Amino acid sequence: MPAGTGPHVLRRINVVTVLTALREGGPQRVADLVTATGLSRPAVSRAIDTLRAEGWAEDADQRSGAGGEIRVGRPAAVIRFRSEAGHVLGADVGPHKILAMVSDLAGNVIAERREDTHRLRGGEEVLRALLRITTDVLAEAGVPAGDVLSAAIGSPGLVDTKTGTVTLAPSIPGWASIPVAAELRSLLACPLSVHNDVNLAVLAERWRGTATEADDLVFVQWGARVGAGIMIDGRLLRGTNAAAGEIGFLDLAEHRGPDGPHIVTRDTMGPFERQVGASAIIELALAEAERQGDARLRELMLRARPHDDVAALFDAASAGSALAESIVDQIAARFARGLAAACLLLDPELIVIGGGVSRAGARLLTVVERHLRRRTLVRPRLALSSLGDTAVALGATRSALDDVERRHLSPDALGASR
Amino acid sequence: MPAGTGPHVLRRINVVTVLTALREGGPQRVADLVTATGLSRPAVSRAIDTLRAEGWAEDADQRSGAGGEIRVGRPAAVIRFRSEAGHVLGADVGPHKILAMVSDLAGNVIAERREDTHRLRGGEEVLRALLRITTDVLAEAGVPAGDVLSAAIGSPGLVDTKTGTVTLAPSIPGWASIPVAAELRSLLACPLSVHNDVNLAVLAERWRGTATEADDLVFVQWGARVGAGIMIDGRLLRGTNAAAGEIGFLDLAEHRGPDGPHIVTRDTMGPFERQVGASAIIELALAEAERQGDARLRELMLRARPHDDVAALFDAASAGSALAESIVDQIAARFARGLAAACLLLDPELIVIGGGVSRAGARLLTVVERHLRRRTLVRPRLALSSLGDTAVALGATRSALDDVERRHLSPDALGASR
DNA sequence: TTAGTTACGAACGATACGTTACTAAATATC
DNA sequence: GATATTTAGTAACGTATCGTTCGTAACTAA
Repeated sequence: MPAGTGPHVLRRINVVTVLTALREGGPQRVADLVTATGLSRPAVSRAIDTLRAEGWAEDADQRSGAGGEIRVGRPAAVIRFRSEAGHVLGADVGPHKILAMVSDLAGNVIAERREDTHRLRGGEEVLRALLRITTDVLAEAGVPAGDVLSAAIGSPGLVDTKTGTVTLAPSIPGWASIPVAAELRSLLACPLSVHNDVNLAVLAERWRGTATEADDLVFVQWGARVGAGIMIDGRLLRGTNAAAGEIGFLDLAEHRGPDGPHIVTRDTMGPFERQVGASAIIELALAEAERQGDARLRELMLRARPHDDVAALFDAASAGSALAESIVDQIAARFARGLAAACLLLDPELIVIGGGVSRAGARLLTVVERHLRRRTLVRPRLALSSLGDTAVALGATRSALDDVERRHLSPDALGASR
Repeated sequence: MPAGTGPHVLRRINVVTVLTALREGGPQRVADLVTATGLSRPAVSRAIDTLRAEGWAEDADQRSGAGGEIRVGRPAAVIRFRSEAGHVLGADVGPHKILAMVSDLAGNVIAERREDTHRLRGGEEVLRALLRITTDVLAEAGVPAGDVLSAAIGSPGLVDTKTGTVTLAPSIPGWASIPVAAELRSLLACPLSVHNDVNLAVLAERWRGTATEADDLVFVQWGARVGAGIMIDGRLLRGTNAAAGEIGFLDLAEHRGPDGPHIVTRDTMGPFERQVGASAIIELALAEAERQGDARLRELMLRARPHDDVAALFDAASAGSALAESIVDQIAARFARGLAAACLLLDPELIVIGGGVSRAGARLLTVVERHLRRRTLVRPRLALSSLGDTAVALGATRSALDDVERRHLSPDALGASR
């Protein structure tokens, strides 16, 4: 087996070129692939032979192709990427639910399973639930475990991507330090990676969300806690210690404890989260309602408090409560200060806001934008996440697909056997 | 000329492989290149022939090679990258000086010229000085203008990289909106780009400074104004509007004007700069000296004020003045808050501090680090810039070299003629 | 049934690589 | 001065790839 660079390398390059064109252009004729790749027809033909032999391509049904035009002459065979040649697993282990999905290589979700985690006690139970759901979703999809080419898991907290364990996850008691990757390897023989949930969400936003085409992108998770996923040049920014995007720990207001400034630690919530997180919003609204003697808003907020359900406040603002509106304005102003830091440092094209608070809707966006404008030199677009609570699982799927592309559909891998 | 992928592409790839090995490994024998590239000897020979014909390589003097061992048998011919095959120009148009340098393709600085800009009045004069210095430094290097393959200019302020004009440069009166690139094109027929000075400094730090090997890197310019250059994965983060790293506009203390929060604009200094910039340091020291009745420090600061020369304060602190020391501590605490924002968002491996204030030395670094520690989740290394005021020009050189590598020394370009 | 159109595949020449073997060159050692 | 040693260069051969060209297959329409 020659190690150097010979004609076979050329072959691989061209095979991948054809495969890429096939995957991006959908089912198409040989002639289409010829123009798409710039290769000659025999070269494309040979490449297709290879792809067929390795199971990546096959002839599609004649009529399914992009025909429809003048049907004269010998009908062209339509070649199709066999997206069912392999599958990936993407899962989201969150504070409220576990969501796992199986997708094919084109990213079509074949099956998904979801389970509330409220009554689960301890990380061991969460892990067992994850294993069970994984088995179930694979069965539902009809995919044997051996056909899974890659898997990715999203989890809140800090994640050691190398070992595949969660280092710290305050929102899921007992979840940290469980060897998730190792445990799942008993089910799946494929490569498996664990990632921070917000980082996966930003992948999903760019893949299937509001952010298609944006290369410089910040996704802000705004819920009980606040975190950001950052994408630069279409690549995820993880940071040296996998701790990039920890916007929740920004200290914008010079909080002071009894002895000097507040010390930031991982075990507690950060200063910024305490200012704009869901519970901070409720508490502010409650305090203001009491101060202003607004019994109705006070009642609403008391009812919302157990679940930190901020929707009630935004509904009140929409319904015309001037007090609620002013509270929303205050919150937006605080939030904008944190966003401004990200804008000044990163100058992103787009900021997508997700998480529980973002469900307040476009109204909140407008107010935040107004405050942001006076704090930054540039004006990035703002948008709400459109993916809901599937963002993390979708991002995990995308991450697994990326892994498959690197390992199976790249020049280094393809045709290496022959 | 076939557009597709054929054996000739293979050829180019291998020629570039050999060239890269030659450039990275220094002058070496053919046998060394064979092991370095994994190609066969005939293939390497052919590639060298091509490189020789195109002027990129030649035989070196026998003894200059990495010999020194047993000198038995036919002495090996040593092949050398002809770093003199082309040159690049890097220039820094700063508030105090213009510095231009000519380097060969290996990055060796052949000649440099520097000129104070204090007595220059208006952007037109600065431009004329730049053109003159450019001509001079080329003459001194003995490089005809036609041999310059690429040029890059660094300027403070905001730069439109596409058109090559400076949009805003408060520190050089009249400099903005002068079409620098267009004017220089009358001297140089090569591609020419204009960049923000701090962005170039971060390139230089990674190339020749303290930051070699660090892929995630922040360079903070701490002088009269404050800005940052950000490198992620070894690539410069410019931002969608070329406005990334504007750390000087961070508003950490909730400054309030008469009607609401301060509005950030490009024409003025940013909130963070006003807190920790050189003049803020002097003013703080002066106020404290008066408040505490320290006549000596007051005198020192009054003398330092015209040029915002902060060295005097740090000297006093080193000399044992408790008051000066406490002022340094206050400044470091403020500065650490801004750094913390960058750390939380980016999680860099290393932060390099440059600019006038950084000349205070390692002492300042230690204090900043102490304050930073309690504000971040991770602890990046801190370092002082070792490049002094040549950083921007060196970075411009590096940027021009990158351009040459892309345009002349890549598979797309090399051997395209034959 | 025939003509026209389109797609596919085989044959050919050009070019590249790797392997192998041989020659040429330059120096040290005897 | 002859020999051994080490390296570079070159030529021949086999293999593999590409692009070009041309013949054949398949299908529609008259």
